[in-house]
Amino acid sequence: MITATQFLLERIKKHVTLTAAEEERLTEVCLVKQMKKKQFFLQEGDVQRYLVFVVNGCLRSYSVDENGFEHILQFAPPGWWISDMRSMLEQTPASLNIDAVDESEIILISIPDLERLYREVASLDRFFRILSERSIATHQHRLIDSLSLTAKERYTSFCRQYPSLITCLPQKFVASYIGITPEFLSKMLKEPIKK
Amino acid sequence: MITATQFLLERIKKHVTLTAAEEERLTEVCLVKQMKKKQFFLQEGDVQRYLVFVVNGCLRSYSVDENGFEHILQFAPPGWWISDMRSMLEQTPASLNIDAVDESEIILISIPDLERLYREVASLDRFFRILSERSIATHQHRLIDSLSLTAKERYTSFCRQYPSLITCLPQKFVASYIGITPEFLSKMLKEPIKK
DNA sequence: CGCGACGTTGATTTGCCTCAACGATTGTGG
DNA sequence: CCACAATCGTTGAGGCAAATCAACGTCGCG
Repeated sequence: MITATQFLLERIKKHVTLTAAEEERLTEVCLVKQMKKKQFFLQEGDVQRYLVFVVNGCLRSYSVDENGFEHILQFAPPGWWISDMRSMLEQTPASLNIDAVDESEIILISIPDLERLYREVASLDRFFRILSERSIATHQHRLIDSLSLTAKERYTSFCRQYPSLITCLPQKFVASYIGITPEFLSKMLKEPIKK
Repeated sequence: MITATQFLLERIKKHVTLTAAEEERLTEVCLVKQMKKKQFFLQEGDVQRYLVFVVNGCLRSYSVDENGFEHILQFAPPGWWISDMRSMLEQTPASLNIDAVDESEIILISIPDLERLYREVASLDRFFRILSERSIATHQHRLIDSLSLTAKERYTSFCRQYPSLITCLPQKFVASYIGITPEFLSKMLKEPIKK
């Protein structure tokens, strides 16, 4: 049984090395928080004042369009980070919402703490560089998918990329993520399997 | 009249500080290259062995689907970086193509040089962290746009974000970037201006 | 000049959406 | 523990945004 913060440290130490003192500094600024299903972490218009790491459960980020429809940008299962990056970097009102898909446990690091940490622990610059670069690679592929694939292909691609998520997400969340209506996804799934 | 490398250094020093020795190290590994219009920097299947910074002109990255249609992921005017991030990070065959939209001047840094630099110049971890985080913010908004906006709205959004590009790009490139056919963009632009 | 790339226009098709109705499941308060 | 409401997935009829396909004019360039 490991603690939330230990889980976070393990994740970081997969990519960079930390001294005991650095681990200590990091641990000090971590806030562990329990989230109930559907509980908001961030609402459109708020400023994102904390960086979020998911320990257990699952969060999602999404925007709501002028007609009230949700469009899911990201799911964050355990080990993932999630944010409205623009709001976090510029400390401006968010255009995204972030809430818990399931009961979840998360770690928060406040932005001022994070900035202090960057000064004290150089490895963190490196860690978040690596993390961000990987995130860009993921975003690039998602964008290419959305430009070049049909709805059915995007569904297949989603299942391939996130096999563990399909089982635990309501179907309408998947529809929202791949950019179609729940009705259309339902119809797609009824169809005979074609090569 | 400043050199290509000076332009790059200026860009970096907007976000981090560099010692004279560090500037020198960086300058040493920079390769300046001229690109003719339509010349490839990277083709699908190749491995991206250099990081690219655009000094003059404009590059683009795009994928080609099974029907031979191009889907443009990014334009890179002066001051921008461009890459197939997955290919660059994992040194695996690229799924994207990168070529010059116009005659261009670019700076290359080989991946082994870059990794050496990260060890020698800690500020570069920080610089590319900041750069990558901003890139994520941009990608997030692009994705939200593609999920929630109509073709017309995506066009408007593109014009707002890249006013300088609309004038110098062929219309079909813009269509490809926003995810519609050239024919449909042409029809959209003929329409009477509506509220 | 003549060829190829680009933008335009029209006719037709289609992938996906909209709206509405309905059953099954969940969860919630009495 | 049941009753009711809310949420979710399903199904069908009809509609629309955008794609497809084809033809044509224009321009820049070798």
